[in-house]
Amino acid sequence: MMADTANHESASRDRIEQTILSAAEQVFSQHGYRGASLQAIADQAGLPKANILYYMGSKQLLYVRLLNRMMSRWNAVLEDITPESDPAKVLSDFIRTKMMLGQRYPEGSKLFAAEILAGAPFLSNYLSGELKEWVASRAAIIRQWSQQGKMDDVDPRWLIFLIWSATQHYTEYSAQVTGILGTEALSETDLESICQFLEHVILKGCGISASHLPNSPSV
Amino acid sequence: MMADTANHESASRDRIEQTILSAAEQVFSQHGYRGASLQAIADQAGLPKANILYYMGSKQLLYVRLLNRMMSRWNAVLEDITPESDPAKVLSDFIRTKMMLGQRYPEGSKLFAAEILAGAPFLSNYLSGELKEWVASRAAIIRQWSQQGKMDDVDPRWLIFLIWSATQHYTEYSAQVTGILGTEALSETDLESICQFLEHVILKGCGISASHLPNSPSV
DNA sequence: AACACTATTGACCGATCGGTCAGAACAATC
DNA sequence: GATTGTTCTGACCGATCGGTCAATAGTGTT
Repeated sequence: MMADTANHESASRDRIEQTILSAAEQVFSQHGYRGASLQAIADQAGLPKANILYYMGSKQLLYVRLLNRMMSRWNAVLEDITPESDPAKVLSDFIRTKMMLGQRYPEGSKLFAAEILAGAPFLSNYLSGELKEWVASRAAIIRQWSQQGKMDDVDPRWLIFLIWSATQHYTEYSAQVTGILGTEALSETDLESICQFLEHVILKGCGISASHLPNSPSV
Repeated sequence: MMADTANHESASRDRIEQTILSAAEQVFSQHGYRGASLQAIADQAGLPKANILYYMGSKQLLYVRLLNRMMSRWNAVLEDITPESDPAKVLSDFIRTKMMLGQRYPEGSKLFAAEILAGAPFLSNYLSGELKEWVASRAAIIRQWSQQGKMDDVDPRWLIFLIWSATQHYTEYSAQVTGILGTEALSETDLESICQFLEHVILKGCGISASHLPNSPSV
């Protein structure tokens, strides 16, 4: 045994697991749970199939582990939002954070999308539990903003869905977007252009005047 | 043989084919091309597996036939749009038409989404050909609207993607939406509410003054 | 060197995959 | 009723599926 007494994970084991998770994320995100095969994941990871099962136990365990990993990345989004917050800043941050997450973890985002398309067999509890509460609490705050006259009286749930869909589109439909634009991938310039477009349309569309505050180094 | 001389399709044959196509659309839309099995399609259709292949030839032929059928339904969208058109009316129609298509053909929409997620192996030609031209021509007209001062100077491509994503979200992520809302399915009231929200935000966000024309009794 | 434990993997399992095929069942024409 | 062509389907094929296992190789401790 190696000296890693506190944790049961050795450095080498951890490295291999990351290799497998990364390979599995690619395959699952393209073909969904059923469409992905352990052999394809093994090939992608450059390991024999039996080795995948040795480290991950089963196809299902590997899959839910990927889902959990992806969802933990979203926890920070819209975390500190209060009725006193500036809607312009919060929504603008929301848009940029979501867009960044999609660009940073494209396979994870697609994995999530495929899971939802399949009817969310592994995530139904999460959707109708944690995430539902998350949306409800944020919606309540946004509703207060409307009552305070900070923005138009729009349904906050539709607003949240709008931002989700608009930002996710560019990662999950990347094949469509790049096919139509005729480029291999979105450039940094494109991404910034898209962010500004979304900020412009959504903020203005919700009747939120652009924040005049000196955009202090937020965060 | 029946009397259907002009066409090689008998009424009975056509009925069975529709049954199969409908069953296949459900299975493919949930699990993607690889994840769907002919046995599952056969069970869904209530027919023996060999019968599916008798009518459809192969899994791949069945799949591309479904893709083509779905895409033909989109042909009417934004068909007659000119530089003289009223942006408010055109975009409003666009939103409602897209939303209606998603509601009318939810499985077909999900099928398309799964195909894109997989990297569009069967649709890359369509995306970088037909659809690319479609977007380019519409974008050119929208750009003219901006130059005429009818609306803000936004990138028309991002606008088109925004409307696509926002409307498709409610069909392709229906599992997420209903899970969060806590309902079984979206009601007519919800749908109308969403349409109005999208019209409000997108038109206003693009600086399009609401059409004062007598809003003829659509719907 | 002996021992204990982990890591690795080829071989194999029953089940299911997409697809073929021969022949039964059916229908229409003469 | 015999003939012809279409429809239908159980049985079967090789390949691949997720998963098991025993044998082997490697590593750390004593």
